[in-house]
Amino acid sequence: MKWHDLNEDACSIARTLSVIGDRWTILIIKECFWGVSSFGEFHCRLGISKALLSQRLKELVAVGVLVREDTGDPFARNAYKLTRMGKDLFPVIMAMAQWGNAYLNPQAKDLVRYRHKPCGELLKVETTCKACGEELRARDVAVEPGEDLSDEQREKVEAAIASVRGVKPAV
Amino acid sequence: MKWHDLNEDACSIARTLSVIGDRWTILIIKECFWGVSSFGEFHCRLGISKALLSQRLKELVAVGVLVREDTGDPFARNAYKLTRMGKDLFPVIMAMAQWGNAYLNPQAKDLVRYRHKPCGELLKVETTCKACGEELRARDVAVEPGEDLSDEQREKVEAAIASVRGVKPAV
DNA sequence: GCGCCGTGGTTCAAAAATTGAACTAATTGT
DNA sequence: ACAATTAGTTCAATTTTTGAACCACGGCGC
Repeated sequence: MKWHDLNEDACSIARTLSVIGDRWTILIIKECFWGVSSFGEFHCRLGISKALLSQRLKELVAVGVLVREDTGDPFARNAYKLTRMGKDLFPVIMAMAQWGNAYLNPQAKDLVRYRHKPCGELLKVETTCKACGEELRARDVAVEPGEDLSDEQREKVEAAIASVRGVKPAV
Repeated sequence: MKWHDLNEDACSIARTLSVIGDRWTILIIKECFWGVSSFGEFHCRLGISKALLSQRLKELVAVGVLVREDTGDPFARNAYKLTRMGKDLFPVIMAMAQWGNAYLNPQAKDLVRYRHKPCGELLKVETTCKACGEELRARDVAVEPGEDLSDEQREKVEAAIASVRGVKPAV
């Protein structure tokens, strides 16, 4: 399968990964959240090659996650800024941060901590259902086809949902 | 930079990506959540090459996201199942699903929908601060060094947090 | 026992992605 | 004019990924 075919996949997770699913993109976007915006800063903070950084920034601008602004400043000529679309990736990134701190913390203590400024507490991220407010658990979520699908679409989606061999929920 | 150096990065997001940051891993884990567990099913549902699938599954087992169980069933000999560590990636995955449905939906209608079974509503994922319950926004989160760091660690973390040129919050 | 089929891989050459160093372009300060 | 700085581009070398072919093992019919 070619990678960019994923953006036509029935699964919105696969479509998301067609945009942010490579090894560097999330790291670039993370730096944007901490305020980095210039080509040189991305390059030296991440250690990504310039060729690939250039390509990734172009892709992110093309898809609408970033915009490139020409500042007057000669020491930071261009600024790549998050759009609304880009900012809405924050939950994805903080969910990753939470998981990394919980499971990949070799020192058993946080090197970096996140503080929630409005309440002043160290941040613990919780993912909930907006309708009922309950914490989200995998076993509580059912996947179903959307409405008004063409026969072809519905077939594709059904195939994506139900596994061949009568799969049972994993969780 | 070598990719797996990221697992020693000060940033927990980078460490997370050292485990799940390649093009296929999240897709494999997503299939696990929908109940897929056998090598053959992963292979045909994702279209990933067998060589890489084999390698990824091994890595995920090694790091503790999956366990490999030997079932008796001759038609699905091995079962790769999510551990607690793996199940805790659910918020990451659903945050991606939410974003993909919001921004990468070419038909302007959902092909796949998620329903929250306890309340019966279509799922809208919300990411909140566990302490105060407020919805999480990037501008409300401050990054700071952890406690009891060695000088070396603190230096590394400070460097990771503050950009050289007096960066201002992006959001 | 012996061959056949299915699952779950491994191997390996070809193709694609990524790196890293060198080079270019534009702009500013001296 | 010239050096310095940002923001790239180019291209050969390296690494990763693919895809097809092949192998190993267990169960089943015979």
